[in-house]
This record gives sequence, C-alpha cells and structure tokens, in this order.
Amino acid sequence: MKKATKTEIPRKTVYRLSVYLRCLHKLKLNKLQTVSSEALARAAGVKPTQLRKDLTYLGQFGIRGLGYDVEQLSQMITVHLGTNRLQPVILVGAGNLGNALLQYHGFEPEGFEIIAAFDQDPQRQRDKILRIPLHPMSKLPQIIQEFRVRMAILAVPAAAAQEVANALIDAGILGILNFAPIVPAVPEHVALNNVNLAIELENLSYFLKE
Amino acid sequence: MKKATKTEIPRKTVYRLSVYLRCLHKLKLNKLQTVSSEALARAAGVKPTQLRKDLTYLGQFGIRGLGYDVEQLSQMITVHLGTNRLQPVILVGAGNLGNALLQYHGFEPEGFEIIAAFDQDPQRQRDKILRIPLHPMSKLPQIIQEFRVRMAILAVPAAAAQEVANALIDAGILGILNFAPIVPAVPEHVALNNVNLAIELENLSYFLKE
DNA sequence: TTAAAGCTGTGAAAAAAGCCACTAAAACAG
DNA sequence: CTGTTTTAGTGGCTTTTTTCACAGCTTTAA
Repeated sequence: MKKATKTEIPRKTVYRLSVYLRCLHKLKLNKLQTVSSEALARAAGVKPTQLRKDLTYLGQFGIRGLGYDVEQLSQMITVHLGTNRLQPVILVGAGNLGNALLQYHGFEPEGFEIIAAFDQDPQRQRDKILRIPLHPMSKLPQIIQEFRVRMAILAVPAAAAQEVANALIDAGILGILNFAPIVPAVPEHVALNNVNLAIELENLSYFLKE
Repeated sequence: MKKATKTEIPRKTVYRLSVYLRCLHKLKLNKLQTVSSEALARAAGVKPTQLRKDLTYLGQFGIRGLGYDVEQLSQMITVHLGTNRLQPVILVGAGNLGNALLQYHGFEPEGFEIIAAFDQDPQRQRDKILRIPLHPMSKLPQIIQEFRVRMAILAVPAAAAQEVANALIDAGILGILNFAPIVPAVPEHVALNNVNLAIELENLSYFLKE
C-alpha cells in the first residue's frame, strides 16, 4: 500500500540533489539535451544506482534506454528544493572570513543574494568598493523585517557566536549557516548548518593514505 | 570473534572527534579540569551517548561518576587524529575564494600552515601584504617535493578543477580539500573532501521550517 | 560504612544509507 | 518487425550509523 502522506526526502538525498543540480547546469551550458544516470552520477561523484534512487523521491521522468531530459530534470529538482525564488541572505561578522565571503560571488548564481552585512564595528570594512552595505548590529531586526530575510551567514569569532545567533533568532531568522568554530545552541524551529574549514582540513589529513 | 586488526574508526566519528577537540580546547581556556559527556556533547551539538560511543574507539579513560579529564582527552584525540606534527598545505587558485582563504588565519591554530599559493597568473595577488608567496603553476612539483606537502586546497573555477587536480596528484599530493563547484575524479589512493558553500546554503534553505 | 547520586562503557536494537540484482521500458540496428 | 542494446525503476539485502537500556565504577554525603 502506498503511503498517503508524501515520503520525506532523506537528508543526504537533499544534499545530493543540490550537487546534481549543479552538474545539470554545466551540462546545459554544453548544450546537452539528455544525460544518463551513469554520466550524471560520475559527474556528481556518486554511483548511478544512488542517483536513480535519489531521483525517485521526485517522481519518475527518466526515459528508459535514453536517460533524463536535462532541462526537465533540473527544473524538477529546483522546484523540490524550493529554490525557485531568489532568497535574500544576510551576513554577520565582517572579519577575515566574513569579508572573504562577501567578496565571494559564488552564491548569486544559485539564487542567493547577500543583501547586507553586519558587524559590531561598522567601520571595519576594508574593501570600500563593495556594494554590500555594512550595518551596525543594532539594525539587525529592522533589516531582517524589511527584507523578509530568513537565512543568515554567521562568520563571527567563537566568543560572540552564541550571542549573535540568539540575536538573529530573536529577529526572526529561521536558518543559520554557521562558520564560527563553535556550534551554537538553537531552538527546535531553527535550521543550522555548520561549516568549519579547519575541521575539513583536519578530517582530510586523517584519511591520507600512506 | 574479535578482529585481529584494530577496528577502523568510522568516518563520521573521525569527523566528530575534530569537533570535540575544538570544544575541549575552549574548555581548557576556561580552566576546566574535567567535563562530563553530557556537557561536552551539548557543546559539540551531539547526543551524549554518541559522544561516549565515539570515544570508545580511542579506548577508555573516562572516570565514571566524574567525567573526562579535559587535558588527557584532548591529547588522546590529537594523537589519534595524527595532528601532532604541523602539516604544510598549499593552496591553488588565488581568485575570490582563494584569496579569502589566504587571508583567513583559522587554519594555523589547528596545525596547518598554508606555505604557498599557486595561480595561473602569479601577478594576480591583490593583497600585497600577504606573506604567503604566490607562484606560477609550473613550480607546483618543485615546491611540493621540497616541503613534503601532502595536502592541497583547491579553489579554482570549475573549468580548471579537474586539470589542476590531476597536476596536484601527479606532483604527489595525497589529499585535496576541494572548493571548486565540481567534484574532480581522483584515483583510489587520494583522499578528497568537498566543500561547496553554495550547496550549504541551498541545503539550509530546504530545511527551513515554516 | 553504607546509601545515593552521577557518570561512563557497551551490547543490542533500530534507523538510515548504500548497494546490487533484476525487471521493464525505450531506442536502435538490420 | 524483430532482436539487441541501452538505461531507468525498485525491492530488498548489506553495511553503517545512531540510539537505547542498563550494568558497573566513582564520588559524595552522612
């Protein structure tokens, strides 16, 4: 018997869907109309069976003997990931990493725009050329409300992370991409993704094969 | 029957050990001598039972009724992760993200030093102040050999990623921390960790609860 | 010394993720 | 048409990861 409620997409699958989407985008640039699970899987660094299984969560629209329609598939994934509409994002902490992220234009092609940055010291901005405004922390609630911001990038030092996270949540932020080297405690209703570059390196070093 | 060879530490556990290590470091700064699994787990954002289970892979040195010795535990983890000695790292690609990472000093406290950067265009460096030398790609093999570099950070555009990855591997690199928005194919003996900031954001946005 | 409370260590169960073998559909070649 | 090849979809097996329940040390208090 089929479930009445639509099945939840597994966490890992959601993550991989983003990867597939990125690969499909590249294929589109190359004017490819269709792609097989094998080719796409290789591009994404996963096994073909896993790719196919992942895609079944979105329904069936592969063509047996041929593959998937690149355009259709990428639209399908986009719809499911809910990245149709542009999402405004704010960044807190204009230190080393924060500035780096501000200068990094890799978010925009994916539908995210950093509309404002915040820092304790709003004079801190070195790169005057940046077109992203830098505000003092006190303007956080106002801007979040005004632009209906739901996600924030947290790039402050460890010591400030929890406090700033609290402020963000109080102001209505629902998702935090955390670069601070501690894991802030957040209430149930807030989504949190942690990225720690040092840990990534450390982890890599463990898996070096001699 | 027990395995003769010492059991492998699970992938996920290795990753979390790094997180614990970071938390322990903070505790040390606060002059705490011991910590319970519950407290440390909360700091790391995991469940206490998971923390304890993770630690059993390193042996037993918790004290029942009391907790873990902060100093001893952090040394234990350090030894197991093999981060006793400093590791030289190189960075390839001095674009937006590459420069950002060069300016980011978060690696050094964790025992990694970016000793050199490489770019197709070695004039590219904007920040003249940087004390990290920027070399042309042609010097890759020489420097990797000279400094016995085993890990590289890859921060080049998608189009160049595979080619540069190949060059790194040919020159003897054993681990790649990849920031490029594609997953390069690497041989069996090379470890690869992928970080894609855009995907992290996209992933977060999916899990926003309304 | 004894009792109570606080914690760790761990086997076993449960859940999640990954993988494979096989089925079925479509395309293609002749 | 017909047979062959290519490729998606899937049930369920295997492995990995997480969680649970509880046994067993340690400390503390009286």
